[in-house]
Amino acid sequence: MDMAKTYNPKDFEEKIYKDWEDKGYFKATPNEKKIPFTIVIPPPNITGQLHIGHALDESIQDSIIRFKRMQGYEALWLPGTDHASIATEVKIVDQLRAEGLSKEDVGREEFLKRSWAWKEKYGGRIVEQLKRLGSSCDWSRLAFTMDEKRSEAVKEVFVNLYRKGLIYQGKKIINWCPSCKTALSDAEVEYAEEPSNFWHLKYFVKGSDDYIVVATTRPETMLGDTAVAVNPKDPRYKNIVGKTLILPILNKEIPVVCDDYVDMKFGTGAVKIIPAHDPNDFEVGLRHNLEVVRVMDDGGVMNENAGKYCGMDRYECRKAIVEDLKQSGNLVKIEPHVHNVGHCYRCHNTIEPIVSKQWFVKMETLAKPAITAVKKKSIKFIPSRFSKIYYNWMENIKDWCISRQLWWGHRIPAYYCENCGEIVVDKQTPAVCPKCGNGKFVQDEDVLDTWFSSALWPFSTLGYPENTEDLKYFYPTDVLVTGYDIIFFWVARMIFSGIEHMGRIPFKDVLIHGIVRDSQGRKMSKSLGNGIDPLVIIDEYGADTLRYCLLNGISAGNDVRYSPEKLEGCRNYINKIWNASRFVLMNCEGKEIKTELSEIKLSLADKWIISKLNSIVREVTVNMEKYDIGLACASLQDFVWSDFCDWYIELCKPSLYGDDEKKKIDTASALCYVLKTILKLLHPFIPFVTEEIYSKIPGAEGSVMVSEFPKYNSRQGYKTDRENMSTIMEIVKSVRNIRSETGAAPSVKVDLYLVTDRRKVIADAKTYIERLANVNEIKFFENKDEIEGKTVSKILAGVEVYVPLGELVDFEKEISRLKGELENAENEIKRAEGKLNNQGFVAKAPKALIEGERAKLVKFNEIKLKIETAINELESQN
RNA sequence: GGAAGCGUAGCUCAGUUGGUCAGAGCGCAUGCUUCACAUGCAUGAGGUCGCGGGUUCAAGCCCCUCCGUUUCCACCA
Repeated sequence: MDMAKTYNPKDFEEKIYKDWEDKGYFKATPNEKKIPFTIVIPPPNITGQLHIGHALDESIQDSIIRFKRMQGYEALWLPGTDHASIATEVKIVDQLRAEGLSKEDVGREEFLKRSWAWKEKYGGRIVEQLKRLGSSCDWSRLAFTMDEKRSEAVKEVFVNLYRKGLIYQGKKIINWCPSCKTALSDAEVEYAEEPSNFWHLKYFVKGSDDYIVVATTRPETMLGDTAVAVNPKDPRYKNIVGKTLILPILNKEIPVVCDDYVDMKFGTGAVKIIPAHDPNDFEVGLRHNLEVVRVMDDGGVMNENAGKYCGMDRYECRKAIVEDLKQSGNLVKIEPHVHNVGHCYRCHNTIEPIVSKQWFVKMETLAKPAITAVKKKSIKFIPSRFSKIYYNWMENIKDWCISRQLWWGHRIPAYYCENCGEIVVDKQTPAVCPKCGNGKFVQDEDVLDTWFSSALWPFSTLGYPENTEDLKYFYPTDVLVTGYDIIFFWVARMIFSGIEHMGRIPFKDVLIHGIVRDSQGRKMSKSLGNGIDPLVIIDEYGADTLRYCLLNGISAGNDVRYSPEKLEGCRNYINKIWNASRFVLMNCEGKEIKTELSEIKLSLADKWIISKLNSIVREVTVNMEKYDIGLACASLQDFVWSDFCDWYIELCKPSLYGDDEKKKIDTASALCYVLKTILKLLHPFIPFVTEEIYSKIPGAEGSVMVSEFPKYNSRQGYKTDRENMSTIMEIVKSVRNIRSETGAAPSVKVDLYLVTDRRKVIADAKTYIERLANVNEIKFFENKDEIEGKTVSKILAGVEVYVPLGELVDFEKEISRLKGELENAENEIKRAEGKLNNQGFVAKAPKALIEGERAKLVKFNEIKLKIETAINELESQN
C-alpha cells in the first residue's frame, strides 16, 4: 500500500487514461448479445479550444456512457469535430491579412490548402483536450464533418433533397453579413436592442406642396425606396393614395401604395418601402410589383444606385444623407428610438437584409413529421419544457437558406452548363449536359451552411449512405446531450434530417443542460474576462475535481454556477474519498481479505452500512436512468461522507484496533467490500481517482471502468439492524451534544447511565458507543431514581441518557434546556393531536399515515412524561 | 407582442406522484494537535418556502392575481 497523504491527481490521471486507451476499453462494436447504447458527441469546432461549456457537456456525456457501459450495454460514445465553416474561414482570412493578403489574392485552391493545413495543425487540439477530461470516446471512430465519408453523406442528402424538390434556388431576401460577406440563415442572426434614432423624412407629392412624412431607422436606405406604403383604412392618407412622390436627393418618382402590413399607430403611419433591403418591404414589393433596387454591395458599401454616395460605407452614408436631407429641408425631426438590430452570430457585425440568389431547403414537409415525433414522444426533451420552444420554432419555420458565400465548407454539388446554363445537381461533375449535350460545367461557387453537415451527424458518423452494420446496430442513438443554445441550429435539424433520410428518429432523448456562469451568475465572456480555462483547472485540481464540480447538483435545463469555493469543496470531497480509501487499504495490509460478502461474519455496523449502501445503489441507478446526474452525485456524496466516513469507518475502529484477529479480518473485508462498491458508484463521475484506488484494492481484479455496476439487492434490507444502529447513533449524538453544551472536554472519558428496555441491543453495541462518544463505562438502570450524583440528561424514544458530570452540571441551565425540549415534545403532540382530531384527516388520509401520527403521539407523550419527571427531580434537588 | 424559467437559511442551490419535507454545501459560532484526512472531526445558531387569494382532511409542491428577476422567440418601418 502506497498512497500519498493527500489526493494528487497528477500522479495518475495521464497514466490511467493511456492505460484505458491501450486496453481498448473505449471501443464499441456491434454485438448481438448486448444492447447498444449510443451517444454522438456534439462535434466541437476545430477552431475551438476546450472551454468550460464543453467541459460540462462532455462530463455529462461521459458519466452517462460510463454508467451504461458498466451496466452491460455496448456503449458507444462517438467523437468527432466540426469544420465550422465561417469560424474557420475567419481564422484563415485573419492569417492572410497578417501577411498582407486577401482571400482573393491567393485564390480558392490555395485558400483551401491553407485551411486544411490549419485543420491538421489545430483540429486535433480539442481532441487532446477532451482526453484530458477523461472522455471515454471510441477514438477509432473519430469523425470530421468534412472528411471523405461525411462529405459523401452531405452530397447524397443534397442530391436527394434536390430531386425530391425540397432544395431549390431562389432570389429572396436573406440575412447578409457584410463583414463575413456571406448569407446567413435566420437562426444565425442574433438580435440586440440598440439606442438609435427615428429620422422623420418629408417626401413631396409630385408637382405639389403636399407631402407625406415617413419615419425610418436606416435613412441611408431611402436611396433604394421604390414606394411609400400606407394602411388602406388610414383616413389621414386617403387623398394621397395612388399619387406619385418624389424621392428626395435622387428625385426619383415613386408611388404611394396601400398595404395592410402598415400599422397606423406606429410612427407616422406611412412607411418607406425598400424591397431590396428589408424582409417586410420585400413582401410588400412582391404584392405591388415594385422595383427592387439594391443600394449596397456585399461589403456594406453603397453601390452605383446610391448616386453620389456610391463608395461610401453604410454608416458614413447615413451621416451624409441626414446632413443633406437637413439642408434640403426634407428632414422633419430626429426622435430617439431604441431598436432591435440583427447581428452576425460569428462576427457580431450588424447584418443587412439583402435580396440575393441563394439555395434553400423547403421546410414545410420536413418540419411536419419532426413535430409529430416529439408530440408522440418518440423523442423526449428533458426537461420537457424545451419541446415547447422546439414546437414554436418548427411550427413557424421559414425555408432554410443553406448557401454560404465562403470557400471552407462542402461545396454545393450543383453544376452549370457552360454552354446553355442548365443546372445539374449530382454527386459528381456530370459528363454531358442533358439539355444541350455540351460537356463543360462549372460547379456552384458556394458552400453549404456548416449546420447542413452537422444535421446528418447521428447517421453520417455511423456509415450513411451505406447501410453499414454500425448503422443498423447503433442507430438510432439513445441520448443527445447539449445546451439549449443550439436547439434550433442543430437539434431540430438533426431530427428532421434523421426522419427524412433514415426514415427514423436520430435519438430518443434530448438532454438539455444550461450554461456555466460565474460566481455572480454572469455569463462567462471574453469582454468581462470572467471566463475560466478548464485546462488550467485540470492542471491544478485534476480532471475529476473539475468534472465533479460541474456535475454535482446540476439539474437538466438549468444553468450551473462556477466558483473557486465550489471547486475547492469538490477537491476536498475527493481528498476525503482518497483518505478514507487510504485508511481502508492500510487496514487490509497483511490480511487475507475475503472478497465474497457471504464469507464475512457481518457486524451490526456492517449490516447497517450495507443496507444503506444498497439503498444508495438503487437511488443512484434510478437517478442516472433519468439522467438526473446532479441528484445521483449529491445523494452519493452524502452517503460517502457522512455514513461511510463519519460513521462507518469510526464504527469499524474498535474491532480494527482490537485483539480479535478474526474480527479484524472480517471488518477489513467488509470495509473493502463497501469501498469497492462505492468506487463503482462513483466511477462514472470521477473516473480517474476511482480507477487509481480500485487498482489497489485486494481482490478487485481488472479495471473499475469495465466492472459491473452495483445492482440493488432486495435481501440487504436489514431492517432491524438498521433500526438498532440508529438507536446507537442517537445515543452517541446525545452524549456528544451533552458534552458540547456543558463544556465537558471531548478528550475526557465519561460514564454513561442508561434507563432503557433495550439493554441487549445496546450492550451488544457498547464498543461503538464507547469509541464514538468516548465513554468509559455504560451502566444500565431500572429507573432514574437509582442514579446518584449530578447528571445531564437527554430523553430519547425508548432510551433515557444520563451523563454524570459532577460539578460541571449547572442545574439552572439543565432545567431550561429540558424545558426547551419539553416544549418541543408538546408541540409535536399538539400537531399530531390536531391531525388526529380532524375528522377529514382520519376519514381520508391513507392508513399508514394515520398510524404514523398515532405512533408519533405515543412516542412524544412518553418523552414528555419523562422530561417532566426529570425536571421535577432537578427542581427538588436544587 | 408571444412564451418559458426562477424567487426556499447570510450565500449557492436540492426538494420526485400534494402527506417523516423544511434539507445540503459554503459561510458563521464554539470546542478539538484522538494513530485516514485541519483539503479534517464534533456540536450549534439561522427560514412567514416572494406577496395575497383559492382547491384539499393536508400545499415550497396544484390553480389564480400581483411583485421582483432571468431567458427565448417574433419584430413596426
